[in-house]
Amino acid sequence: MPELPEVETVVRGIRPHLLNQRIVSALTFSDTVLGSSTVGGFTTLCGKIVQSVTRRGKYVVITLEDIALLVHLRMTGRLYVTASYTPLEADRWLRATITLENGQELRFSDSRRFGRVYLTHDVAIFTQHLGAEPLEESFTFSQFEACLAGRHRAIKPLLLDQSVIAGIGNIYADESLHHAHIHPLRLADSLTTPERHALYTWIRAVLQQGIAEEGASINWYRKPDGEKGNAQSHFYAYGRTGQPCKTCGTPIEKIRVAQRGTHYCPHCQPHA
DNA sequence: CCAGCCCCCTGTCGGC
DNA sequence: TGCCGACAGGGGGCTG
Repeated sequence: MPELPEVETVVRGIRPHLLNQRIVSALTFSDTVLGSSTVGGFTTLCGKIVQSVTRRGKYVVITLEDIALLVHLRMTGRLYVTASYTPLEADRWLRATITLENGQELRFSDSRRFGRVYLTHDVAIFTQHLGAEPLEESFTFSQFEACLAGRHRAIKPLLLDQSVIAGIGNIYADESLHHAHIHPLRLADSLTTPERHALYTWIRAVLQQGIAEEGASINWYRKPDGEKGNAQSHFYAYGRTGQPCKTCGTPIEKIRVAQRGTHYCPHCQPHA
């Protein structure tokens, strides 16, 4: 559920609380929360100062002096900052906590336990399996075309493949395909130039609007301040099964594509 | 290379 | 009302 816009909103929300702060304590409350490629123990973070808080794909990247903490929220993960005197029992899904010198704490909560925290000495190597950042200036139309070229594969699973483009999940894949009028099962290498251009434009547009609306709160996602995002109020396809297409009135249909619920308009997105 | 399936895990919801 | 199965979907792993 947390995709690029949600993760970006989390990063912007926690960044001002963390920058230049020294970590005085770091604890995990579950032996599965630490990712497998993690180096050293979580307490390695103690004494280090936060230098930057950024995002790469769906990862939150917190860089310290000689180590970085990466967090993947997966489905139900949440990151928020609270006073360290807030009882740990106040959060029944608390998985990890990092105490700062100023008495604030960064807490990681995750009801479904899919989320992970990772420590690495080299963020570039850790994230080398990730594809392009779709909102970067360097992600040009020709680079997008290169992502599709020769890929004899349905377009939606390709958009969900983090090694091709990093940050798109089920929601924004359905939304961008709907706006671009492309059926989710169309083969990537069969898209016409106008279709490729529309998809490129709409991927960036729906992600940017998602950030502007501070993410989509379908069920679990909350901003670090606990409030809901508003991106869901602008959806044309995702979660609108049976409701009229906002463009043509045809009921939105739901199918399964690559084991994912997939929403589309059979009139606006014909399967050529 | 790619599709399909399983697994991880738990809260929520619809049907009976 | 209460129980049960289906569903939600990001990512890794495996098979064919």
